Order: sequence, then structure tokens, then C-alpha cells
Amino acid sequence: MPKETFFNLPDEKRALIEATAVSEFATHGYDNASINRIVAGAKIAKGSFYQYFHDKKDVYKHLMARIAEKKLDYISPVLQNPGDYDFFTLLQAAYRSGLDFARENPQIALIGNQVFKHRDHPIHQEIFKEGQDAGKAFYEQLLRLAIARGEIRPDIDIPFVIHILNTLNVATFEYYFESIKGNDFNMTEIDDDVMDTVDLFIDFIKNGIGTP
Amino acid sequence: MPKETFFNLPDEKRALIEATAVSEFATHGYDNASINRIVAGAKIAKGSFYQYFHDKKDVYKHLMARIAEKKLDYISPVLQNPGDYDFFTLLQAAYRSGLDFARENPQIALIGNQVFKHRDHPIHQEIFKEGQDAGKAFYEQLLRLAIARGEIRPDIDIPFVIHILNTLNVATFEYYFESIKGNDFNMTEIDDDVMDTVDLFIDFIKNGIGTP
Amino acid sequence: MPKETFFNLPDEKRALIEATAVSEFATHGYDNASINRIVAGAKIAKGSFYQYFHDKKDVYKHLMARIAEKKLDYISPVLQNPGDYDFFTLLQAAYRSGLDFARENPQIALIGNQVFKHRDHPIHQEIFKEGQDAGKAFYEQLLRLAIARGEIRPDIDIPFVIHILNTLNVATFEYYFESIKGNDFNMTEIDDDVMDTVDLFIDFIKNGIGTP
Amino acid sequence: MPKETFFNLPDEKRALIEATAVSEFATHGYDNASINRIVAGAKIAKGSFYQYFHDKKDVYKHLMARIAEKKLDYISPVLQNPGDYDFFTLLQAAYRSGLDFARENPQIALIGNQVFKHRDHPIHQEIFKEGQDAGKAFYEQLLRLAIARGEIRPDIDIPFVIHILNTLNVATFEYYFESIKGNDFNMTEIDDDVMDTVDLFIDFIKNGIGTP
DNA sequence: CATGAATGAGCTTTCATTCAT
DNA sequence: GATGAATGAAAGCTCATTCAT
Repeated sequence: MPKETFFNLPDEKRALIEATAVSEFATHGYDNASINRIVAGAKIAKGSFYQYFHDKKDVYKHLMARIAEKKLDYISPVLQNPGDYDFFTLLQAAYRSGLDFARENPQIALIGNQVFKHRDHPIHQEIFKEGQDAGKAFYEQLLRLAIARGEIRPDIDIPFVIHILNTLNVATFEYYFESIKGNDFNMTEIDDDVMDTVDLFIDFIKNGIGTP
Repeated sequence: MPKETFFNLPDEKRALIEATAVSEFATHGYDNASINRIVAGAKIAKGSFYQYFHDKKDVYKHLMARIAEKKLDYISPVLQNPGDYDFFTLLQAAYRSGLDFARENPQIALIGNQVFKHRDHPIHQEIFKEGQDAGKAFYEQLLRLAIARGEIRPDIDIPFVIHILNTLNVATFEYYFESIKGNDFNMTEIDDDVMDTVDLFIDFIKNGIGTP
Repeated sequence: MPKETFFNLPDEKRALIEATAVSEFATHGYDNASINRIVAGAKIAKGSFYQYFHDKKDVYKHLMARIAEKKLDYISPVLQNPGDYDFFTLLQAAYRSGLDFARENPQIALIGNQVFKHRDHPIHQEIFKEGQDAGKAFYEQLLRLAIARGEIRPDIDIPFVIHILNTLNVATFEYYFESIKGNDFNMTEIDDDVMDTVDLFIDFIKNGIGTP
Repeated sequence: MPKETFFNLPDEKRALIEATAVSEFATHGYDNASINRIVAGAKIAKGSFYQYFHDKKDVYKHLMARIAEKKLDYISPVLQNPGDYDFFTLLQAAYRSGLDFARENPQIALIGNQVFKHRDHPIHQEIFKEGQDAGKAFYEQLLRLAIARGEIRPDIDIPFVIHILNTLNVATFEYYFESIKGNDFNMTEIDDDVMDTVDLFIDFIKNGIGTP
């Protein structure tokens, strides 16, 4: 948790620091991110940085928390009543929320993704000491429910499918980002892209690619 | 490309250097790998290292090339005549080759996987400037053939599926390594494990998880 | 000398600041004492600290002065009329005063002792530019008087004996503190300890350890 | 232990580094000694320093070992056969050795003394994990022997006397250094000084300052 | 008079790379 | 061709002190 000092900062300055840090971590990853570059970018003194945060880990964890928090804003109503929808609809809503978020906050999404991509890194293990297991438990519950309802084949290997879904989550973002990289589509086109990408995923997960 | 001096080395010494470097990169990743540790481990002088290789990048690239080369030894006969088999059999053979290779050369497989896992890292982008496209072209060819034969649904988005297959490739290894971590099964059991894991993947890719 | 603002403070607040600072210097020594910890402990703003004191040196010097002042309270009646007693009685009274003081104000005694222990430290040299000489002059006077009275051998080297007495002063406290460390004797026992320790010193100084 | 690199250095350079480091530690103490100043003073690159030593602790320990080693050169024949001499002769020889050493290696002696002066500092506790207790045991043995021979009063408090002797050891050096500070006596005069100082100590310890 | 954010020099340590022998 | 010492920029972090409000 950042120090009080940080939260007392004028919003603008705080935002600049967060943005600079996000950009640094997104570009270089946790290990290679440089506090020196962050303070240079945010135009603050090195000492100031350490008045705001306890250490490198502290900023990173804070950013992660902010990201999680910000992501909540994008969660669609569908996901708030998971009992009312079938599994694939929920999944579609989840991915779409995620991609909406990523579209509007690309760098933040990038560093948010690192947690899943580099699950094995000590810093991420620390961040998700409980979180990750909770996530798995939630997924598992959803899957079991879906099986009971006959939406999903009962013969699947649940831990394996959870792993796959997590992996594909990361893959979604990467694919999406690569496919739009360098372009400046107008918004409508991007919206279509997002929807298309999501649908591809859902279809893939539901039906595979084999001929029926 | 390593300097001539490296290739003039006695086979044994060259092999030791490669093995030490592989181990270092596998354990710490590219950025955090330490030349110091490599030269200490391989019992060569620091100066000698730079008489064999131009720089850190140079060793890494060389190892990657050696790995690719070594992987070829594991390619099953099935894959050498791709025309004779259906797509999923080929895929199964490919995954199985990969896992066989990983089982017998775990460290090498680990660093080989990093290329795919951290596709976005500059070093890997550089390594696969052409390589990756070649790989994609081969995959594309396979997919098109399979569609023509009616093995795969014709309405898939080919670039997307390629991306997925690549991602799942990495996921396979991770899942496999995590599931056997810390155990010392005997070989037969491991063989079964490998096959099971592969079958799960193939089934998933072919049929998805939805009820038919 | 602290600034006027410091002396305008309510007694309670001033006392808290002093106590916190004493504790900090006693625990970490001058160089490693942290202004940060002092202001945190005393619950004052960093800026306030510098409105009370000019700098780190300033607090330290002030505390030293306060300590000297406080020590006077413990000086026994014996010491106030030095002419009426023999040298060793005076010495015994002095040590006993010192130990009494130390027993009731352990942290203050600790930092007071640092002045003698680290005589060579610039900060202490500065503090005792005059003070030390005054102390020496007093000691010298006492010694000369004692020699004249035949209580002390006339062939001693006076500057040397002064140095020794000072050193043994520090040693007394250290020995005493180490010997009671971790115990929580009741007061009576401690009193006995103090007296024993003092007597050992006096005996040593008077007779040495050689056989008569 | 310093790295091999350090011992491979030309004698002259190694000596310069050691001298610079000794001077730094003597002037500022362990905590406040600055590697930056050492490398500047010895005119080596900062990286070189860490090619020679593992860390700050490493240099310091090395210097301490060198000091102990060097001190051995000054040990008089008397001390090598402790059984043949009475206690005070041994003590005199010991002090004289020490002062001879200090006279010829003033800075080294200064930092050597720090170990005793700041016994409680973690670094010194680490250095003397066993050494110190061994030293005490040796002293104790000497004292008991001297009591048995009737050279020392049997009623002394042994742990207390050991503490005093250790303290006076440090005090000797300090007194000696202060008394010659800034003077450039010729050697003969200094020799006399040393002998005088030692004799004062022995006499003090043996007889105290009281009239017989 | 109180506040606490801002500052920047300083700290120890690591590392890939170069250079002289 | 082999050696290993030399290099210096960069890392994360601390701290007494100043400054603006």
C-alpha cells in the first residue's frame, strides 16, 4: 500500500505518476522496470518517489489493485447475475468486458495481463496468494453448474479446462492487440473487431474446429 | 552467429559451454541471465566468452538455433509425410513430439518455450523476424489442406486459429510441467501422463467443450 | 541551541520530543539516528522539527546539556563539599551518583556515556571543546588535594590518572549494564549490585590487583 | 575472504587499496565508511572493488585478519612462553608489543582497536564469534595461575578484572595517541614515551593509586 | 507556528563488455 | 587463442534538510 503522502497528492500529479509507472511496467515488465525512468518520466525527484511508495513492489501492487478496481467498471450486468445466463453467454460477456477495458486502457490492460502471463513470477505469486485460488474456485463452480445444466460435456477434465481458459484469456488480448496494432481505425470499426474476436473465441471454445 | 573460435573448440568444451548457458537462460530468463554465472559454470575465462560470442544476444540466438535443430530429431515419421495423415493426427504427433522432447530435455524445452511465451520481447522478435512467418505459413498450409479435405470447419478464421494453436502449445507444456512437478514417477507413468495430456488437448481443439 | 520556538512549546510536548530523541540517539548512536524516526515517534511534522532545532547536531547538543543538568540532581551532598571528605570517599560518591542516575534513567545515561566512549567523534569533540577541560581541571584539583593530604601516592602521573578515571567511568556503566541485562531484579537487589560494583572499582583504583 | 583477484594484484596496488581502506575505516568507522571514497582514494573503478571483495563486510574482515596477522610480528619472546614469567611481566610485554605495533602502524592500530571499543556492533560480534570468548578464557587462565602463585590478590572478582583489563587496553592506545598527537618527536623520545606509558599502566594495575 | 511534500546527493551492489598481456 | 583485471553506467533505496502553504 502506498503511503498517505501519495493519496494526498493533487489528482493530476497522482495520475501522471500512475500513468508513467503503468507505462514503464507495461513496456519493461516488473524486473526490468526502472524507478529512475519512472521518476524522470513523471518529473519528480527520486526521493519523492520513496515518499509515496515503500518500494518497487509497492507501486506495482498498487497499480494492480487500481487495475482490478478499474476493471470492475467494465463488468456488464450479465456478469452480476451469473445464475441467469448460460455458461457461454457469461464467458462472452466476460471477454467482452475485458476487451472493452483493454481497448480504452491499453497499457493498463497490458500490465494487468502480465499477472496471468507470468503466473510463476514471485511478485505475482505474492499478489495472488489468495486471489488466484479464489478465481479458480469461481471458474470451477461455473463449470460444474454448466455441466449440471447440460451446457457443457460432462466428460471434460475440469482443472485442465480452467488452465486453458486462463491461457486463452491472455491469448485473446494479445491477438486483439496485434491485430489492431499500428492502425487507427475509427471507433465503430474497432467495436466490430472486438465483437468479432470475442465471438471467434466463444465459438472455438464451444465447438472446437473439427467438423461436426 | 558465434565467432569461428567457438566452432574450433573441442566438442566436449563446446558442449559444456552450451549446456551451462542453456541452464542459465532456462533458470533466469534472457534478461536476468548472468554471463558471470555462465563463465563460472563452464569454467572458462570471461574474455574467452567474448572471443566465442559477440555478446549475450549472440549466445542466446545460437542456443535457439541449436534447439530448433535438436527438436528435429524428435519429429515423428508421421510429421515427415504430412500429406498422408489427417490434421488432428498430425497435431497429435506434433504435440507428442514436443512433449517427448521436453521430457528428455526439460531445460532446453523450457528455454525453447520462452520464445513463444514472451513473443513480444525484443530479443524474441528479433530471432523470429522471418522464422515465425515461416512457421505461420506452414500452419496455414496445413489448415487449408485440412479444410479442403473436410476435416476442419471451413468457416474458421485462419490467423486466429494459428494464434490459438501456438498459445495452446505453450499452455500444454506448462500444464504438463506443473502437473508432474515434484513427482518422480517412473517412466511408464510419465508416458501415460504425456499421452493423456495430449489427448485432452486434441479433443478440446477438435470438439470444444460444448454439448454436441 | 534550539530555537526560541522550541522553548515556547508546552512542557508536555517539549518533554515528549526530548524523550523520543533521547531514545533514538541511545539506540542508534549519533550517526545512525534518524530524524524521520524522531518526528514519527514524537508525532510532530518534519518541518516542525526544523523550526525547533537548527539541525541534527542542534538537538543532540541540547540533549547533552539537558543530561548534564539532570545529572546535577543526583549529586550527593558529599560531593557538594568536596573539602570535607577523602578522595576515595568522593570518588565512591561520584560513581554511586552516576549509577543511581543510570539506574533511574537508563537511556539518558546511555547517550550521556557515548560522549566519553566516542570522545574522538567530531560531534563530541565539538561538544566538549571547553567542557572537557573544565572537567579535567576539577579532577586535577581533587587529585592534587588528595596528594597533599597523603591519601594518594605523590608519584602518580596526573594527566594519565585522569584519563584512566574517565575511561573506568565508562567501563563501570558498561559492566553494570551487562551484568544486569535481561534481569528484572527488584529494587533492593539492584541497589546491592550497584554498591558492589562501585566497591569493586574503588578497591581496584585504590589498591590495584597486586599482592600487597 | 577477498576474491582471488585481489591476491593476484601487484603488491603495490594491493597495498594501496588496503591502506586506503584502512584509512577510511579508521576515520569513519564501519558504518560510515564509504566505498565511494575508498575507490576514489585508491584510484580504482567501483566495479573493480567488487571484483576484489564480495562486499563491505568482506574488506573489513580482511583488514582485521591482516591486522591480527601483522600484530603477531610484534609479539615479544616473553609472551611466547607465558609460563616462565610472572603476570605483570607478561602484561607489560603485551602492552609494549601493542604499543610498538601502534607506533609503527598508527591507522591500523586505530581500526584494530575499534573491535574492542565497539564490541557490541554486529560486525564485530560476527568477527569475534569465538575469538572473544577464547580471549577471555586465556585471560582467566593467566589470572588464576597468577593467583595460585601469589602474584595477585586472591579476593579479586575475575570477570570484573578481565573487563577492566580489556577496557584499559583500549585506553592505553588512546592515551598514547593523544599524548603524541601532532608532535614529531624523534624515535628515541617516542620509545621512551612508550615505555613510560606502559610502566604507568602496569604500576596502576598492580598497586592502584592509594598510599600503601 | 504547523505542516508535510520536495529535493538530490549519497549509499552499496551488479553487470555486460573491453582491453592489455 | 586464452586470460582475467578494468570499467562505469545503472540499479534500488535512504536521509538530512528546505520550501511553499
